[in-house]
Amino acid sequence: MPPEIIADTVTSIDRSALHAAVAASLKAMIIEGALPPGARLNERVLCEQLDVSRTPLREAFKLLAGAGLIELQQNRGAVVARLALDDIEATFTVIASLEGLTGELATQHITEAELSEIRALQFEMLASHARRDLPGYFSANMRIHACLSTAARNPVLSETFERLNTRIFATRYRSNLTPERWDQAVAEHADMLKCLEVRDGKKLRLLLETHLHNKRATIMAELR
Amino acid sequence: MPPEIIADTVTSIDRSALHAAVAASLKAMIIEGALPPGARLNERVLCEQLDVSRTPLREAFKLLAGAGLIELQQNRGAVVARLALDDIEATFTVIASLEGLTGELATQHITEAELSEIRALQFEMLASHARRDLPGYFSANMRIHACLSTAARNPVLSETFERLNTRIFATRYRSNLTPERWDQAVAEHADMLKCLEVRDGKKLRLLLETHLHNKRATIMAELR
DNA sequence: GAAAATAATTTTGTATGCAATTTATCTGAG
DNA sequence: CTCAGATAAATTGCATACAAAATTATTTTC
Repeated sequence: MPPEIIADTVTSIDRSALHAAVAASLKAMIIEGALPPGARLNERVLCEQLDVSRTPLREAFKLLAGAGLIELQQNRGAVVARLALDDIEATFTVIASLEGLTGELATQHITEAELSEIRALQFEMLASHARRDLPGYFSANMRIHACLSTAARNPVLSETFERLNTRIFATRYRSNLTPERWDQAVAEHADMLKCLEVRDGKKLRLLLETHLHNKRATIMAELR
Repeated sequence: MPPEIIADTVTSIDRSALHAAVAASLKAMIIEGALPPGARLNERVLCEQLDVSRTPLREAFKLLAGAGLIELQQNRGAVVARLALDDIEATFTVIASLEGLTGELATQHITEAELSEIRALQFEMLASHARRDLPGYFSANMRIHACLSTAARNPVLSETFERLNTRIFATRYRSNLTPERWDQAVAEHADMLKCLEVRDGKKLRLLLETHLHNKRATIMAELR
């Protein structure tokens, strides 16, 4: 096997769908903060880094622009989307509503198996909380949402949520929590699970909306 | 002036932002039904029709794919997004929630001037209803939503709504209405305006959600 | 020395060519 | 006649080349 093949499998990316692979790479870089908001995306530099020509790179730019992750500027290239504080607040407002809807729909369609999985994740979350393990807590949180999203049986809702959540990912899952706010959030989660168990959709929706509004207030306070 | 210049100005499109112009053209064609759901987008054919090379056309494809209007298939080109009945129903469910949120937020921020404009549009709508002018009715309807959307002061919400509404545009605004359902819809609009005037956000949200759920039921019945 | 004008460089945007994959057509065995 | 396999055509994907615009560097002028 020639060396360049080995190198290629290491740097990965399937050469038969470069634009998609490049888009995925860029998305990861943006989410992880390697490409911070406002960063200019120089084609030549990124071409060298990712080892692709400009054509698939530019196509990837368009994919990300359509998804709202970057902004295209006429004859001036692309920059990572830069969210103003107001935009972040507005995004949380919409996400709160979508989460509420997700919860309400989930109570209507969730199976016992799915409910059990959420119970398990809830315990994982409690464990992370007890250990003051914030990343673990957020991870369990996200997986609980994923379960709810599946149980809601509405792919459009899931997709819409995903789109908005991606944009504020760094803000949402890299924020700090005061011990009080964290305790409160965990308590809110316990209430939510109860609502799910008794299939009280309206109340779960309200709880989730309130939960997210609290999260929004916490984050906005931190950012200001 | 050589003839080809004349022809170029007629078919228009600013040569300095071809990918965006092409994306706009394709979007219009999709919304207007010239490119129906499921239609394959042949690059060579579209290049000739739009008089551009493949590079900006393919970049436009990616923009539309990111927006969810078309689907890209590995080595098999692109097709206009094909919504299954379930997807349409799911989309209406999300739109209902977003409309509800829009109404609730609008009651909090709307100015007297904006309220007056909505009153005027409401009368336009009544006029179209009296004349049995369905396109006029839908047009007034859309403009009322646009006003509400502005009044809600949440660009992320507006954008999210726009994105989903574009996808089901043809379905939503080319549906028939029974006289009874039409009368009912007009009555519902009267109630909504009242809620706006007295700034009853919770009730407006409920009304809008119910209104859209009725619309969903009407359309799904028609499609089945 | 600072501001304006001009030139050089860089960067972006589009067109075209080639390779790879898919699709359509043809051929022959059963 | 049908269908599997082979071959040809068409289509897609990527790389490169050229053109236009923007940015930077340099020179000129006051």
